[in-house]
Amino acid sequence: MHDPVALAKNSAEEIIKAACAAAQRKGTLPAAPPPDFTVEIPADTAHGDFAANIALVGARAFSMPPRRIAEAITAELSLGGVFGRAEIAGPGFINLFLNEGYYAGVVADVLADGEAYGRTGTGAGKKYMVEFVSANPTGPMHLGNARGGALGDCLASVLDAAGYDVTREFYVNDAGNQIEKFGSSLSARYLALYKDNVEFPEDGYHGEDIVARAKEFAALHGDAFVGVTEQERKQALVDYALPKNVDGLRADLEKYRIRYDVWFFESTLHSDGTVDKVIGLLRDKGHAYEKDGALWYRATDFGAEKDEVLVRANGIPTYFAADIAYHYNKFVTRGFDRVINVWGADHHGHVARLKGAMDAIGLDGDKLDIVLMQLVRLVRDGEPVRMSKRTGKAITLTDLLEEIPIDAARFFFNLREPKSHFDFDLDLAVKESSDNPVYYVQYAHARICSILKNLRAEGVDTGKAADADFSLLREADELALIRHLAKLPSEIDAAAREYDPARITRYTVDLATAFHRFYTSCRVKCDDAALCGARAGLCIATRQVLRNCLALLKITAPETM
RNA sequence: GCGCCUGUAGCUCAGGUGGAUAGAGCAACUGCCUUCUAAGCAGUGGGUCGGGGGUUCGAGUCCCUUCAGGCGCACCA
Repeated sequence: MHDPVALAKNSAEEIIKAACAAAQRKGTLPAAPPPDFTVEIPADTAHGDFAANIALVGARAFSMPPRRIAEAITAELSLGGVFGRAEIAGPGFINLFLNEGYYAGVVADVLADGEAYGRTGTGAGKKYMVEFVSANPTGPMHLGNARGGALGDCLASVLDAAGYDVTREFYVNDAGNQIEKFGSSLSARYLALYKDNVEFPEDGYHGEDIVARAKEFAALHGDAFVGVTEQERKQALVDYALPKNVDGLRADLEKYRIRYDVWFFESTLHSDGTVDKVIGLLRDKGHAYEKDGALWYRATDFGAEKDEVLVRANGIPTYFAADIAYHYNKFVTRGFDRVINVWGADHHGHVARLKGAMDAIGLDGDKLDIVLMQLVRLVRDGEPVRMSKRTGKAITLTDLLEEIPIDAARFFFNLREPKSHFDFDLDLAVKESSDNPVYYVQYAHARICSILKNLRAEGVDTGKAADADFSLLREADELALIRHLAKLPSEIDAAAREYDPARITRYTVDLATAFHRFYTSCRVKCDDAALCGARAGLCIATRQVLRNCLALLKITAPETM
């Protein structure tokens, strides 16, 4: 897989280093150890394609003014390869400019790699897990899950593209307190179908979905569970409703184009002894103690502000104990090299605790990364709308996806960094407006398809585009477009490194801009057959990159609009 | 009170490891369709990078401090 930017950048560093050494041999630079320097891509292309700051950072080491250092080094530069010329600019930057061969090579690389273009080997097959959404199976998903879903899914895609072996996982909280509440809520709704004045638990789930499940259950079993004990009734209701809810989550997420590799059930950690095992580990290592009838974990020894309960006085392990067990399972039982959890920012207090607990059981908390995602604030008519599962009035993920196109939802939720706060304007989201950036990107794709279709109608064999002479592409807008194509592999690496798949969304928008500019200033269908062929190849390469990006984001690439 | 996140154009946001004149989109205004999709392109206006110190050749970026907003600090998950 080609990465033109990385190759050129490495080449630039080597050329500069060699020139520096040559200048020192010649005596135009003092024989001091050369400084560490960087080669970067200037924001303004007038400053070259790559800029080296060696003369600036070397001022002290060489005891010379930056510009004179730059002159000494530039005099020894052996260009060639992908670089055409160099110049000294500003306070002493050495700017390098790429030559035609480089640009022609990029287009050829994209066409040669096809769907694989952009993929890198950075991850070297390391086993990574991305756990995301993991919504409680006690009710429908909310808008925060929509953001977490788009984020986690695309993060996994980006890591995969960067060469990691990625597993997408959903953690089903099918044990513990909220299942208790789920059961008592169902029970109350069920009894209310047959009796008056049934008291609804104060902390129960008030959603309509609970009522609906109770009715379904009643339709199957009638009043058979009215006379049994509360415990039996709850168990029967949960056994019925929980799998239904999990199936519902799965179906909703698939509609949102998310497929998990693993659905992991919390209950298995209790039944297979993993919870007991990690509690034992903490005990054996002296990190646990008893107080007030409960078993506590000495979290304060691992950077936390206060200790945490592992086993309640009633003998039931806490969610925290199960979570430690869950991560023990991820690292030890399944051997993941790194585990990434996408959490809502309201859980940030849990981050240090869990990482510390990894250290406490003898694992490495640094291998656990938490991507904190700010919660979505729902706004309608300029007023914040409270999202509460319990009131049953929240806008669910399903509601959202019925109102706005999946493409728009996935694009919108992946446009910003996870840590950015953002308001989801219902009025705007519900409106299928044409100024939505997703249409801008899709339009670029459809435009290319249309151009190619016209060329074929004129008898041009677009299948032979790879044979064209791409060195004919010399217009500024052509080169700008090619420069953009070249960046995809390094963008994918950056998105993977920073856990920020929104970079790809923004990259795709910028690519569409570069293409629209090219389209406006350069005609593909023109009298010069050779130029036409080269531009057709550029169009196909651009379409390929758009498709590769949209595939990562799981957004459709329409041929016509 | 303690902790985490955020603060960049009227609005929504970009600005890898400090770099050259701080950028897009939306909104406003002005141009461009007899030629490949105008869901497009070009241009104009718009800024104490929340405030104040500091570090250095150089700070939106790093450090300190302060203000504002969001979110946490359960034998809930």
